[in-house]
Amino acid sequence: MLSLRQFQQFLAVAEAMSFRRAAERLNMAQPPLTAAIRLMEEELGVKLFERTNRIDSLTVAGEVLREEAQRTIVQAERAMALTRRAGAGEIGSLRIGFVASAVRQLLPTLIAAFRESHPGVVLELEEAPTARQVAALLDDRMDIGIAALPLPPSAVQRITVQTMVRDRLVAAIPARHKLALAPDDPIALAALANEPWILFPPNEGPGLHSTILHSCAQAGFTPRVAQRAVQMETIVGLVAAGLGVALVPGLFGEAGREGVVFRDLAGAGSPIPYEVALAWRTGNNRPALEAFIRTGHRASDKR
Amino acid sequence: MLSLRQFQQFLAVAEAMSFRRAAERLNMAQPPLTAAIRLMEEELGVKLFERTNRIDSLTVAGEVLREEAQRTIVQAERAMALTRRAGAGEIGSLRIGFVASAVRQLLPTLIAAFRESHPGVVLELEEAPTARQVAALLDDRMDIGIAALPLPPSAVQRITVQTMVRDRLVAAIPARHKLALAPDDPIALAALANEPWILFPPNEGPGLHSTILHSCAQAGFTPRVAQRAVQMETIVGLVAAGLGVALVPGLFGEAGREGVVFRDLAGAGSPIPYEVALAWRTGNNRPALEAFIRTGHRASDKR
DNA sequence: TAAAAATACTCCATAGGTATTTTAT
DNA sequence: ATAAAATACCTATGGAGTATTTTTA
Repeated sequence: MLSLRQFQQFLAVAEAMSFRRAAERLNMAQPPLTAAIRLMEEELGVKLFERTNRIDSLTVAGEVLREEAQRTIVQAERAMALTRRAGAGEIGSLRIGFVASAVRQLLPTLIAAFRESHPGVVLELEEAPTARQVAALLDDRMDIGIAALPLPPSAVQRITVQTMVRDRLVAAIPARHKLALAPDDPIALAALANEPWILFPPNEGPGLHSTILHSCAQAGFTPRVAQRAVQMETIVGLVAAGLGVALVPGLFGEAGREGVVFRDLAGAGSPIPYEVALAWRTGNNRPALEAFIRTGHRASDKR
Repeated sequence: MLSLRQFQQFLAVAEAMSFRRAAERLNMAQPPLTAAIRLMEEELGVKLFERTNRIDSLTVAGEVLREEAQRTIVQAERAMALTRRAGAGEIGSLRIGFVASAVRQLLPTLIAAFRESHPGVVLELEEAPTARQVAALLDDRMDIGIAALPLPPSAVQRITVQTMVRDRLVAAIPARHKLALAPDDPIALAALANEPWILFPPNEGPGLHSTILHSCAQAGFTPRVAQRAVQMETIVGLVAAGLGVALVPGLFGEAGREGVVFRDLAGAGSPIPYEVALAWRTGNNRPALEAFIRTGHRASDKR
């Protein structure tokens, strides 16, 4: 098999139509270039140049090789360039999971920043609660999650996290409810003890779920769950409809919502932190993943 | 610059997923092979394999290189083979891609006409769906495609087309299905609304795929895709097996097929055109290509 | 006769080999 | 305990250099 070097040498000679000038361009001496071409002609069993004293012209076979050698070099360079870019995370794909509460602010910010620096990476986005993200990360059906902390203890060893948003939970109360009268004052968690609660099922966010129960216990009660719902939007909607009270991330409260009053928590069991973090399988070193994490770093430094 | 030998060595390792076995296949010892791969990784600045004690898997960059290295080797071998042939009196070559639906009629007609006028040109034929043809045309791995229109908008600027066949899609229905009772009458597209569909993946023929979805929307429904398949033959086979209905080019219907009934489409959203065209990279002026296009012109004038 | 290519040799860089150690299963 | 990859060291092929001759415009 000919070598890429030989292809390049041949192209240089065919270009310059002179061994001497081609050798100059290749930064080598003329005799070994002559020898290299002679070797090519022997290996191919074909004359490439019509020569007299100097090069007269390309043979027909030479014309063909000129075209094909050029393509070969281009393809080899493409192979190297694409491999390097893949290694730098510039091309490829990334499967991203995210909790609903990230959809307004964090997710678009991250996506925009990442697209800017890595336009060649295809992003596959999927909304999923924390528990499903963890499962997907562990069996490599997802590269990175935007999840609510804390993660379930069983996952902590195998998942690495990087906190992006530190928020706290606030009480969501129907606007017509008596507890909604002083919307700007904090409310004691214990004041919600006898209200019907709207809560997500434990398996949808095990860590946060047990954090909430724990805080309520500190405030001296166990919440009475009147209704279960998964999506934050749904939960707030149910609060607006007057079905009960709920705890939601503070960012949700800031957005405001017809029919719902949001009050900060105070007293025993408060504050209840709500953190959203990037999460990935420990040891997963896909280049595009690492680039995304770096983007996350920069984004969280900036704020 | 990497050498072809290194590309081959990498491919052998990626194939065998073992340095030892790859070394055997390459007729060399394992340590120098390990060294050669390490050198590649250094030169590219990229990890190609995830290793433990043995090779664990290809990295993302490794996957990319596997594809591109293969293409590089193929192109290098082509270069040598074509040069040898040219030396032996062959004139030129043409790399032709074609969609499956061209295989019965259009392709043989074109080939025969072209061979008659250009017996010395070596034709390399490869069946490929439209999307792959476009990609191959753009990176000069193919000279001419016989593809299904429309091309994806991203390609329209850089690919020139010349329509050869204007056909329309017909419904393919399992022979035992109740909709197969009146095989000679047209059927409303809307009648297929509740059937399971067999469709090719969007990325295999983006233009035609979106045309189909658009027509279904006009007929007032979104097809429920029960099964994805790429080749037309496969799709018709699945229809024969009763897995669902499909739309196929009318020419396929004329050929007939055990277990399948073909019915023309009528009503809203119909007819759905199916055009097959020659396609080549705009500005590619290889002599053999231009000759082939002229042959195509004559063939389409004649009909 | 003057240029460019070909021939004759010398050298060394590196691809590949052998022997051995390390490591993960 | 075993088998595979990594490390260390050695060898030699062949790609490239220098000096020189041959060739024909």
